[in-house]
Amino acid sequence: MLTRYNHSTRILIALDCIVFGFDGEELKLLLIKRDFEPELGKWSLMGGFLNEDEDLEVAANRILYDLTGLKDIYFEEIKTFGEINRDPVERTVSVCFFALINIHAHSQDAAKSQNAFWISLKNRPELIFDHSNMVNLALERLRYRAALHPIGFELLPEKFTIPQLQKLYEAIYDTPLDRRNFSRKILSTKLLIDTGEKNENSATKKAILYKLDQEKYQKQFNAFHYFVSDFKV
Amino acid sequence: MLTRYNHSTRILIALDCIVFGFDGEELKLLLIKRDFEPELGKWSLMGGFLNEDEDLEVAANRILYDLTGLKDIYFEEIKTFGEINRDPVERTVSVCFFALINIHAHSQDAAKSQNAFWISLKNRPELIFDHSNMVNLALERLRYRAALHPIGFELLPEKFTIPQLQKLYEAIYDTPLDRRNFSRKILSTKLLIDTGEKNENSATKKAILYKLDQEKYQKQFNAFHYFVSDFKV
DNA sequence: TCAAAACGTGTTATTATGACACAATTTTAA
DNA sequence: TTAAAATTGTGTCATAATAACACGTTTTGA
Repeated sequence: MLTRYNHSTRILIALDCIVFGFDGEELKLLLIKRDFEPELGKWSLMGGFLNEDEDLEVAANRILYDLTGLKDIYFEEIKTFGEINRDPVERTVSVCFFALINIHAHSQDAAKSQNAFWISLKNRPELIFDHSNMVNLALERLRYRAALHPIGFELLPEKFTIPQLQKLYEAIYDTPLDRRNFSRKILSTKLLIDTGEKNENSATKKAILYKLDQEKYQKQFNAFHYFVSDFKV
Repeated sequence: MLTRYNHSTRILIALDCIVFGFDGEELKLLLIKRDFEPELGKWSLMGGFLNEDEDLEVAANRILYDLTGLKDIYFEEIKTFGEINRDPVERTVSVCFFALINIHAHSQDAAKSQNAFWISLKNRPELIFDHSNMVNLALERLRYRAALHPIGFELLPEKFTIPQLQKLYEAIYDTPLDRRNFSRKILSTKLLIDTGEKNENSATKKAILYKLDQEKYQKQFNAFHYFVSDFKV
């Protein structure tokens, strides 16, 4: 009986993660200012290696936890990058995924310990290796998914207003949306529950604070219909 | 300067491929009746290991070529499976993807050399390891993609009729579609070119043979709008 | 030649969408 | 105290997309 495959090539497996956040105005990325080799001093995604005794999914959660101090974060695998020379140090195959978090809920200490900073998506610096390609692909995937599934909520606090949600979608798609049509479409999904409260931070008319109907959210998640209308890709 | 990472765990990387075909009536999978260890005699997906000097994408093409004799096949990565014990022989991380081919265009010799057979998707046998999970995920992804992108054509011969295309979509979604609405929707995409020929195999009224407008297909591919209406997921 | 099967096209009611207008709320400055 | 400015909530209307449905045509073979 075999105990090992007769194949010579065992390869390092990395995980790289694109963490999206939303500050109310624009999309942001949680990026690492590297204080370690290789490429010390440059910007990169948060990443890590897959350990011998660790499931791939567990590793993804570990890496996200080390970066944010959060558990049960929403994330999706995007693609596995496996070009021979993508990492100049040594051949490394990287499983890439994106995560969505509430920008105000994560641990400052965790971010500090990784030397991580929120950087505007639009003004992001060059990243090491193929990490810029990963970010581009992640944004594409986020747009694709958010058009059909209500994942945008993952980027917002528990209570939010419809105008805030609209600003988020405008940031994701980098395009203005009609306020009235957007509101109608969102409310027609019946995913929002009126909390009875209003946004006291507003300097003008205070908008209604909603929360997500978690039960419906789970149920409807895979029943994809255009979640955002009034928008052409 | 580093020449290698200081991390101990290098792991075998496999690729596993779900090959879909369509025989005019139902979806089929090209599966391997294993005449090699491990799990000799059982059914599995076609797979292989990633070589040291090989890009991941090149490896996927190699594996598909060995199985079908075809190059430039349509395929999409689905997910990377990385549970510790998914392969009982040795820890193996598997990059999983699905491919769509014209069931009549592939090499019989290539299939024979791999001991591969077309098996009805609906009546598929149990597969080794986590391969059944892979197939389930592939079908889900195929449905997701085919609802928004005209990838169904990849499963048909160069010239095909609208009723044939409809049968394909009915097979993918396992649901009947209205003939008149389907035809209207498909023709409204302007992706089909009337070849002037008719399907001579028919025992009744001969349907018009169309071919795909390749240029428009490439252009419109990422402009996702519901390609199949009259259908709820 | 006529019945049966499958194909092509058309109609209509309903719903969804995009474009647009107006009234209500809240703060601030006159 | 009040008016202006900013923002929010809701409504209307014309057009497009969709689902449900009907009819005539082509082809084979009994």
